[in-house]
Amino acid sequence: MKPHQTNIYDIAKALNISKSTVSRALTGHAQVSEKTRKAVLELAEKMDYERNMLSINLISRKTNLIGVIVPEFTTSFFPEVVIGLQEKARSYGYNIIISQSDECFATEVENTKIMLSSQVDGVIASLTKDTHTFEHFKIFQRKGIPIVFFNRVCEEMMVPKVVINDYDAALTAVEHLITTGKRRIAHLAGPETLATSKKRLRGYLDALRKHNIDIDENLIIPYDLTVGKVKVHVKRLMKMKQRPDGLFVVNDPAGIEAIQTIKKMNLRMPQDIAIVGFSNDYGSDLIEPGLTTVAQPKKLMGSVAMELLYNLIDKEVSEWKAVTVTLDAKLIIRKSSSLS
Amino acid sequence: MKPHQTNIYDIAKALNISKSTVSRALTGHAQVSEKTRKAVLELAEKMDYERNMLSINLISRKTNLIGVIVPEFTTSFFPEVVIGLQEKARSYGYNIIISQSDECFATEVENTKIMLSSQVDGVIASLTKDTHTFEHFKIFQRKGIPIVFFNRVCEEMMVPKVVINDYDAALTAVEHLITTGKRRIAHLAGPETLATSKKRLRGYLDALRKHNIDIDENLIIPYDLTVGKVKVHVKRLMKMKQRPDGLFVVNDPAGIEAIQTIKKMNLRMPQDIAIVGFSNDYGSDLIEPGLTTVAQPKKLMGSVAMELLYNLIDKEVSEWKAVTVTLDAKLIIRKSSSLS
DNA sequence: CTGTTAGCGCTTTCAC
DNA sequence: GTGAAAGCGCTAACAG
Repeated sequence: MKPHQTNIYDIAKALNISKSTVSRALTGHAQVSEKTRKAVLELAEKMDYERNMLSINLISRKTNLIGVIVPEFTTSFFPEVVIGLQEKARSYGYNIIISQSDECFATEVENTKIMLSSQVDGVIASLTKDTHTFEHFKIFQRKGIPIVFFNRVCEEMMVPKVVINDYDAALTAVEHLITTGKRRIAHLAGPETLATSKKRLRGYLDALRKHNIDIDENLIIPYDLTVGKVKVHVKRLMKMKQRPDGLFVVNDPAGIEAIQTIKKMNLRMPQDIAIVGFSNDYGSDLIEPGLTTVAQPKKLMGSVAMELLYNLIDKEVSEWKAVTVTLDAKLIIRKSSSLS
Repeated sequence: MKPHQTNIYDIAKALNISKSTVSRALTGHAQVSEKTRKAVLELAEKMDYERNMLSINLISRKTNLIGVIVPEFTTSFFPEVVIGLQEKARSYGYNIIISQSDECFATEVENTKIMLSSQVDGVIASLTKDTHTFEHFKIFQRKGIPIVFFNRVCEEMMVPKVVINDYDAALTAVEHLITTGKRRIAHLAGPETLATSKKRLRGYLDALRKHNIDIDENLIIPYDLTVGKVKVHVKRLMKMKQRPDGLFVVNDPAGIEAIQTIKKMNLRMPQDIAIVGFSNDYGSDLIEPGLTTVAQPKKLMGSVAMELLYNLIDKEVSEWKAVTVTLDAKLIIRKSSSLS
């Protein structure tokens, strides 16, 4: 039970002045006598006075709070984006309130409700793999609360987005495998609900087509991002009569798991099978062989998202523009795909 | 610029009733006619009405918000603790607002101010390595806002804390090295500002004493947690005339870096030098050789901290008890210290 | 330079 | 069962 917290009225009483004057002194208003100001400031300090932002926000209809909704916190991707996000937010004078949805749609919906009732001034979000409807996000638009998506974006909403060039990066990654002589290239494909997954799949397909390699549906494995299942998928792949000689995996945690599985099977990388992951997560350069992967500018992604959001706050809804910023990802070649 | 948000008065006007009635209908008060309630609920839905928690919190002097202050987000330790924290908080009906101090004292102080003015109902914190005064935390106590520390705790404050048995774990870790025949064991020691570092150092020293091994001050290297500096420290150690045959490192990121450095020097682990880290971070089992380390129950640490905090909220300050919960850490032996 | 008044959106007596 | 009024802590006209 919080005891009574000092408020401006307490200070006013003690000093025998009105609370307006106290308020003015505290907020640094010009027209306050030096004497009064000093007295107020001193007493405030002594009484541990701290402004109650609830009332101020209530008046100003502004909280300087940005809601951040991420699907998970277990890979290094989202924490790193958050670092960039928070840094930029701080520079704008905004604080962030983070919630992670644990890849669960219902939790995501609940989190948006909380953001809404907390009166956030804006929202930055990345979808869970299960998100299939977007009513809970559209409500922000209707209420004139700006929203920006990053990485896992909502395709059907006209709002600013920050993504990386998943398609190009995937195409480059698979071409890299082809260049090293691989011809039977498998793909662990992410959930179809995620645009990133779909784009990476398209990049994979187009790389094969471009090099006149037949597409074998059996080599495209749907993977729901549950790391534990990678082992089974990889083993099955490697036990095919015509086993693949290359494997493009939708993200790094899975890539790392794949490497471990293949090592246990006593197959050589990249000779027997070459692996390419996606995201350059922490760990991809620790494992042996190092995982060839696609590096994403994570912190930058966060700060760009915050920038886009900032440009919408305080603007009329009619002026909002739905830009999509595409950041460049870069292939990092390591031993899992290349001997040299 | 947020446009007008629907409030209870809008609903009242539209229905030609008073806002008190709307409030009662919305909050599920008993004495409202079924007819009115239904009308209110329906209109609220249609008008995208969302309760403004600012005003409610202002009245109730309660926000259901827990402030979480962590020093960093770059290792996997804190994000994992946060997962446990948030899970438990949610089960209690609390939301969390996270801020990371980036290992910077000034940022930490600033963050506490934000928590204070955001009227959080409680605080869960872990100190930066630079935190040397605690006035910014003591103010919460004075204001009757409960605070719980975890991992990097404030020794001089009488508040609940969640720690792991750093001393025992360190002692066990170093004894493990001794058992495998190592006698010149070096230690990369964390900042003295952190109790965890000090306890791990004491564990290291006592393990040596216990086994009658002379303590060589030259083998105790002060390390400020800047990963980039590990390489230099390790190289210097390994170039001593009498080089160490064991190395106990204060945390895993440094342990991983040490392994990489030693590999580049073409020395064998554990034969030439055995390494033990601390924390079982992501990556410690990916690197080769795997890093022997001390596993901490991270998620549990978060949920216990939240539990302790919850037990203080709504209690009179006089009833607060300053328990310290010590969780058990466990040595995980991998190839960096053991051949078998 | 300072006090008075109204009001942010909501809940909660107290009447009727 | 419903309305009127007060008030949470603060700021911002408007007077004086």
